[in-house]
Amino acid sequence: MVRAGAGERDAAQGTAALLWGLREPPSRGPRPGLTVAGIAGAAVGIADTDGLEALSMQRVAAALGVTKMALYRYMAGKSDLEAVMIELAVGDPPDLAGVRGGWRARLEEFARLLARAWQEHPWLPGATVGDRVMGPRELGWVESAVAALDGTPLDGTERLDAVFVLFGHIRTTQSMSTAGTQPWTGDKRLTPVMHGLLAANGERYPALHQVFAEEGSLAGSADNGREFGLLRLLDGLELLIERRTS
Amino acid sequence: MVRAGAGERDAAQGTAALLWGLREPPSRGPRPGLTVAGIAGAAVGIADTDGLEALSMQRVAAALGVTKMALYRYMAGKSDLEAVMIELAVGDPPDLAGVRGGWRARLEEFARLLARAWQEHPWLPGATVGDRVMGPRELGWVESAVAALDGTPLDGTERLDAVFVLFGHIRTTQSMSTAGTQPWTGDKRLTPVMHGLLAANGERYPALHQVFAEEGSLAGSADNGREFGLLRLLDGLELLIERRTS
DNA sequence: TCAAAACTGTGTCCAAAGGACACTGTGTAG
DNA sequence: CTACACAGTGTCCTTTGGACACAGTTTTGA
Repeated sequence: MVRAGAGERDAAQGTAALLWGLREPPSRGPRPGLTVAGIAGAAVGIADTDGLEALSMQRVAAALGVTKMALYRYMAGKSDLEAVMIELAVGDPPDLAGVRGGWRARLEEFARLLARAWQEHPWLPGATVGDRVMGPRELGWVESAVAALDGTPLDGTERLDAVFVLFGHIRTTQSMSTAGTQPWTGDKRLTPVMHGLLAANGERYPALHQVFAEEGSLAGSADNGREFGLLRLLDGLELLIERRTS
Repeated sequence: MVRAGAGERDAAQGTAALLWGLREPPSRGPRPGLTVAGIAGAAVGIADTDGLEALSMQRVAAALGVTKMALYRYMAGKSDLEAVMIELAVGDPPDLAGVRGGWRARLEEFARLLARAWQEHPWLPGATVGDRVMGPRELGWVESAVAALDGTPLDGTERLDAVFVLFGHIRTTQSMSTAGTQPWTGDKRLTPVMHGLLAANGERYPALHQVFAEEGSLAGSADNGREFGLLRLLDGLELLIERRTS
């Protein structure tokens, strides 16, 4: 459970210092053989290959030719490791200033860029949830999306809400189409097991049964509705903005 | 990592049998002292109180006054436990046949009911992601949402996409407002740590800085944009349906 | 009636996980 | 040149999910 105690606060401060480069380098002692970025890189490589749940201090240390405990000289624990991994993996935030076509074109471009960035790291959508300290680059992505709404009649709350909803939408559809497959839609569409269950209980789920009978158990788009939902969301935003303008 | 091997398939079959009540009761041997439902209930209680990450076989067994290994007589492992927990916690799917006002009113009601059901089990949004075998009740929720779109000119793919996007939206906004707090919005709005970082780097994030300055660092709605996003989504769907109709 | 078979719950054991802590070696500051 | 600060290693502990053998219990078939 995520509590908000004093210990959590201190841990967050440490993570923030790590992510934002606020730690002064040591003057005395042996040369560090590793760097935080190097550790993060090795960890990202493991997560990209074998998934986030295959990530352990041991494996990262082994990949770097070092003992597990050596990593604790660079970060306080595994949550810090995940934080620097995210910060490394998200990449540089996009500059949408050159995108022509107003807020809608900017936001659409943003969504596609975000999806593409996350596609290279299938574990990323699942890792960027919950209580977290964001690094400068990840915050840059948020800034980029909020800035895309410059010039619209939306107030601050609405802009943040819109951006948050957009993030959530990309995250959800992305995490489904890569790492885990959604049980009732997705790349493989319906899981064989679920398909059998639905076929055996068709009368109990008439609407679903009809939908899947309609297209030979291949219903649901390949991208888990990412494009569909994105267009609906932007349409809805456009409607609000138009109402607000007139 | 989620693989789709033969072992996974068998495991899914076992989970399906567990969830759909397809196991024949044993004839010989001692009376079982527990039930799957009872185990699930104890586990749900623990997760509700201390969160899903505090859940372990040991704790569930202890809550039932039994050894950890006894649970393995009723389910194959922890993933099975989570499956029956979900099936228990989602509750009975709603019947929206009595809702007047067409698809939009039905879907809106559905979204609120889903949010309310998930609110009672903060771990639920985070648990219902990824590759999974759904139980009869959880599938009933999907059926309910798909059926809400009966009568619209949307085809099967679009209906599934719409429902999936809606599920994702509720899940995302819900998981943020309960268990983990979003770092840049949410109930407590900006985390103190993030707030300090943003204040110290305002020139680097002008759009965000302006948004938070606008309302005294209390930007972002209390429900993480759930209502906002829901209305935008429904507006977008309505637009599509209107275009399709005319 | 009685033994074999099937089943429940317990106790023991294991590997892997995150992390604490003491220790050895190394480099710089006074 | 000495003392301190730091890097990396090795050892230890707790908790986790799970395998497996065992003892006790109930039903089935001979």
